[in-house]
Formats: sequence, C-alpha cells, structure tokens
Amino acid sequence: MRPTMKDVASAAGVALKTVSRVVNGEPGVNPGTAERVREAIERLGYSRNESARVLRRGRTSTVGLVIEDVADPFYSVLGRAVEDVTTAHGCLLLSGSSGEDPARERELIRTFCARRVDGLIVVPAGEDHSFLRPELDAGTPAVFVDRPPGPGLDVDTVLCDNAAGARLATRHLLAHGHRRIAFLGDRPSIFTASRRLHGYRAALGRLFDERLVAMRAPTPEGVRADLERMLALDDPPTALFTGNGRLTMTALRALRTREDGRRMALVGFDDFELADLLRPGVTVVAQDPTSMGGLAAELLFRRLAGDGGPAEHLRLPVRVIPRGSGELPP
Amino acid sequence: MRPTMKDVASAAGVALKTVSRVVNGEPGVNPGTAERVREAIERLGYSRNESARVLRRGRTSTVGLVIEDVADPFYSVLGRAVEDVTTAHGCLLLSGSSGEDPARERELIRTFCARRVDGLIVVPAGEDHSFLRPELDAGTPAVFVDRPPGPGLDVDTVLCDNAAGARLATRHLLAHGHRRIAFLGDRPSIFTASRRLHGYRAALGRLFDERLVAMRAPTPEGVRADLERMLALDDPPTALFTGNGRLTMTALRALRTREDGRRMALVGFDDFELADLLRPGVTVVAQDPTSMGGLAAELLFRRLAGDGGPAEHLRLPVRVIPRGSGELPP
DNA sequence: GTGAAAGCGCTAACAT
DNA sequence: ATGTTAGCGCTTTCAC
Repeated sequence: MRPTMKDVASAAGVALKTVSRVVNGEPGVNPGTAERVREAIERLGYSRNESARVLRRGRTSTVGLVIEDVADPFYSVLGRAVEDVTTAHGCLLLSGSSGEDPARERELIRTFCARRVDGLIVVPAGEDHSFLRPELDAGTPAVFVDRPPGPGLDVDTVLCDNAAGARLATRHLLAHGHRRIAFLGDRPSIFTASRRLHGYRAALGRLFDERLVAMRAPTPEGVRADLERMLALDDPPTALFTGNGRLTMTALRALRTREDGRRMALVGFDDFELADLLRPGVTVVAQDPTSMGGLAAELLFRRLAGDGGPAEHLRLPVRVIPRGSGELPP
Repeated sequence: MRPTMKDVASAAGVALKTVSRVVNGEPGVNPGTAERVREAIERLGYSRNESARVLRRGRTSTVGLVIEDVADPFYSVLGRAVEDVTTAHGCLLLSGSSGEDPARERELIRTFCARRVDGLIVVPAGEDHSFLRPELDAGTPAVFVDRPPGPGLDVDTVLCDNAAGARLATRHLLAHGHRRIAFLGDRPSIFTASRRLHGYRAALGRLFDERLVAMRAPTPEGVRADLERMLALDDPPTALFTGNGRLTMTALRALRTREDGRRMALVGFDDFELADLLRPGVTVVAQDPTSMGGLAAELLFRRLAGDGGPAEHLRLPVRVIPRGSGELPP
C-alpha cells in the first residue's frame, strides 16, 4: 500500500541503503544522487515507517504522561509544559487521563510501556506502583509529579510544599482575626489532600476542631451538605480553606446561595482563571503547574541522557496571592 | 535487555509461536502449556513489543489529534472527549498543540503519520492542507473539527454554527435595546472568527459600523487599546460581543478598570468556567466541546470500520445562556 | 495442539 | 560514494 524505502530505491535506481542515507541526512551521498532520491520520495509520497525504525533502533523517542484528567485546568497546563520540553528534545508526548482510577492508571502505564516509551511522567492515582519495577529495571526512567509513588519505589519526584502551603493559608486567615476556620479537602487517600490537612491542622494548633473538617470528592451536593452542616453549628466557621481549585469553585457556588455564606472569608489552594475577577477576588495559595511539568520533563531527559545519580526530590514553593476573600474580617 | 517472546519460549520450553498464541489469547493451546507460558511471562516480566507487532500487522491502533493548545479550556475538553471515545475503541490517542502555527501543525501531522496513526482528528491552524493528500490516499482518514480544511480536501467535518451563534448573540443585545454593539474577534484569518464576524454583521444590518469592530490575537494590551479607542468615540458602544472565550475573559479584565466599562452589556462566544459566578453573570453563546470531540471521534471510527460514504459535514447547534451581562440596558 | 520459516520496513555493520 | 547482509520482535502461513 504505502511506498517503502525499497520502492523509493528502485524508483530512483539506487540501493535501499542510499535512500536510508538521504532520509536520515547521513553524509556520504553524491548531491546528484541525493536529488534523484528526494525527487522519487516526493513523487511517491514516501514517509518513513517509524515502527520499523523503532524496532531496529530500540528507541521510540516518545515520553508517556499520565495525569488525572487532560481537561483539568491544573493538569492540562502541567501537560502542556511537559509537551513543550518533550518537543524541544525531538520527542513525541503520549498522554492519557487516569481519572483518579488506579486500574486505569496501571492500564495506561502498561500501554505506554508496551509502546516502549523512553520514559514516564506520572501523576499517580494509585497507592501501589510495584508494577513499575520491571519497567524501571529495564531502563525506563519515571518521574512522579504532584504526588509521590507508593512505597518501595525510589524515583525522581517533583512535588509542591503542600503542608507549608496549607499552613500559609491557615495563618493568613488567623492573621485576619479568624478563629473558626473550616477545611474542605479532597479524599484523604489523595496525597496532596492529606498533606494539606496536616498543614492546616499544624497551623491551627489547639484551635483545631474536627467538626470543621470535611474531606471528600468535590461534588456540588457533597460540598453543599458539608457547608450546611458546619454553618448550622452553634459556633459556625467564619472562614474557609479549600483544598484544591475544583473544591474552591464548588464551594464558591454553594456559598453564594446563602446570605451567611457570602461574608465567609475564603482561601483556596491552587490559583485559577478569573479568581481575580470575582467579587471579592479569591485569595489563593498558588502553585506553578508550568514549572512543575517543565521541571519533571527536564529531570526525565537528564535521566535519558544518562544521569544515573540518586533519585532527586524537588519541592516547589507556593505563595499566597491576596485578592480580597482571604482578608475579610470574621 | 528486555525479554522477548523468544526468551519466554525457551524459559517455558515451548516454541515462540505458542507464546504468541497465549499472549494474544488465540485458541488451540493446551491449558497446561498456557499456564506454563503465563508463569514464564510473569517471572521474566515480559511485555509484548508493540512496535514489532505494528510492523507486522500494519495497524497501530492509535489516533492522532492536533489542537491549538492542550491547555486551552475549550480544546482540552474537546480532547478529553476524543480520548474517551478512542479508549473505548481500544486505541491510544496521540495529541499535540499546534499553537495556531501552520508549520507546527504540519510537523505534528507528519509525525503522527510517520507513526502510522490509523486516523487523524484536526483542529486546523493553516489554510492549506494539500500535504494531507498522500495520507488520505494511503487510507488514513481525517476528520476536521471546529474549522474546515483548506480548499480541495473533501473530508468529514464537525463544526458549530458560528454565523448563527453570532446572529443570536447580536440579536440578543439588540432585543435588549442596544444599537451600538461592538465586536471583538480573533484574527480574521481564523475561520471561526470570520464566520462570527459575518453573523454579527448580518444581524446588525445597517446598524453596522466598522469602527466598532476589532479583530486580533487576544492579548490584554491589544484588547485594552481596542476598547479604549471605541469608548472614546462620540457615539461609543453600549454593548460588546466577544468572539471567543479567551477574548471574553480578556475583555472583562480590561473593562473592569474603567467605570464606563462596568455598565457595558456583554455577550461572549463560548461558555467558560465561573461565567455564572461573576457579577453580573456573563451571558454567552455556548457550544459543546464534548459533543464536538465525541462526534468527531465517532465519525473517525466509523471510517476506520470501513464506511466509505461521501464526506459528512456535521453542524452543531449553539445556544444562548442568559446570565445578566447580556441583559443590561444601554 | 504445536512448531518452523518467512518477512513486515528499517538501520547497523561490513563490504566494495 | 554506494551496495550487501543480517536481524530488530513480532505475526502469518503452512507443516507436522
């Protein structure tokens, strides 16, 4: 069906190897011959079969990226950063959504490895990554981003300082006079969620009250129910710390419909588009998904270039961006 | 390095072909033999080399997706829909960002074709896609989404009704009493931008005033300058129609800093997260990127299943979502 | 039920 | 400067 090097060779009246040389820009081909070959390539509409090349050479020049959801604003920006670095290194990025499902995560990684990606970048969903052992041993490096791998896997990681970020957020609210500060986090099984809970709790000290903590998947109904419950307490919260961007937006919607909700101070983990345009602007603890993805990719390419040093563990800083909602008085 | 079928075969004491049968779930293998093979596979950490399989079989079970930016909220949602359909069909999705650059678009498509994707889904950046001819002739189907291909290529397309959407938006503002309605669009070379301009102009009829039209890349500075210019007119606009989600957000930021801007009515093309939480809520003409991506992918898989009918041209409806900003009086 | 041999399209190593 | 040969890991075909 599609023309092969052999077809191009006979069309140009040369040996297959000469075509290979021209296609790959190898030296040692007479300019005239090269021209004839190029003309035949053009005429036949030839394009090199990458599968055959990969089979022979052993390197695919691809990188696999597993994230929670390619459509999530945080992870898609992280993914774009990985794509840019990957492209700059002449590689192709394969990416897929795990949807927080460990089985899907494993299946994606399996698929990537069967396609022999040169390396993996993973935002893990599962708690156990021992299935990666054979791949790592076979020489496929992996970098974990945003969350660490399950126990027993000593690979490079790029995380943000979750606990410090949560402490900053909570202290910010404390500094503005709040004493009853609620925390809305994602499921505690998610690494970032439990680290952020930890930071929140550490900053509160003896002000901590477990009735002001709710951790679950960010559904509108669930968040609404949690807030209703807390606001019905004798001593209701005057401020709220939300554990990720999705929860912040969900909470904003839920609070808007209650008049006592509108006056509630709010600090969210993760920045998001339009946070500055809301009234009041939403104060956040911001991470930088672009740096995160970019650094993870650079780390991976350093491994691919042969760096065999001990596993690196990058911890990226976070910063508070005050915009109004976090500075409301109790 | 990595174990091959040959290694598994000798470890299990069978012929290579028997391993192949077990790996592929082909019938005609003694259960006991199959068990021995599976055990050897497990022990050696074998995983099938997909490149070799592809080379032999001729099908990669991959689909290539080219979009403007994998981190753009609109296109990333579209991409996720494509991914879901692709996964459901047992295929892997390769996706890449063209960044509105025709050269990068072409390079991405070339890369995908060299990797012999079974089919392509493209949100085109360029105006000429004749380079796709050989691929189509070689039997690689393509579906164009959001924008049609350049002339001479009769492939399946999934577009939204851009002109109708722009007419709806403009009429909505007219119905609320506006007579001076400005249009902020992306570069006119972009298909959707020019179609939306067309619909806007058609709805305005003799109310059209070219001084109220500005088309350019959605940069904060550019949008700000355009708005300043229009608001300085003797007969300034009382309403604004923005041609895509990015422009809507950029315009909202620019308007917020002017007191005469806050009272300006606004309808935006494309819905976006938090449009409902802004004050006033942002009235939009919404398309459905999930349907768009899903339908495009379904169309592609119908082609891959052998449907050789004439090119289909789907046109998706749009709808107005009133939220406040489009209902402000002049 | 099992296996041997050929070959997919390419590159690496070695001639000429 | 050009060509020949072997073989990457798998599936296909055909033989046992």
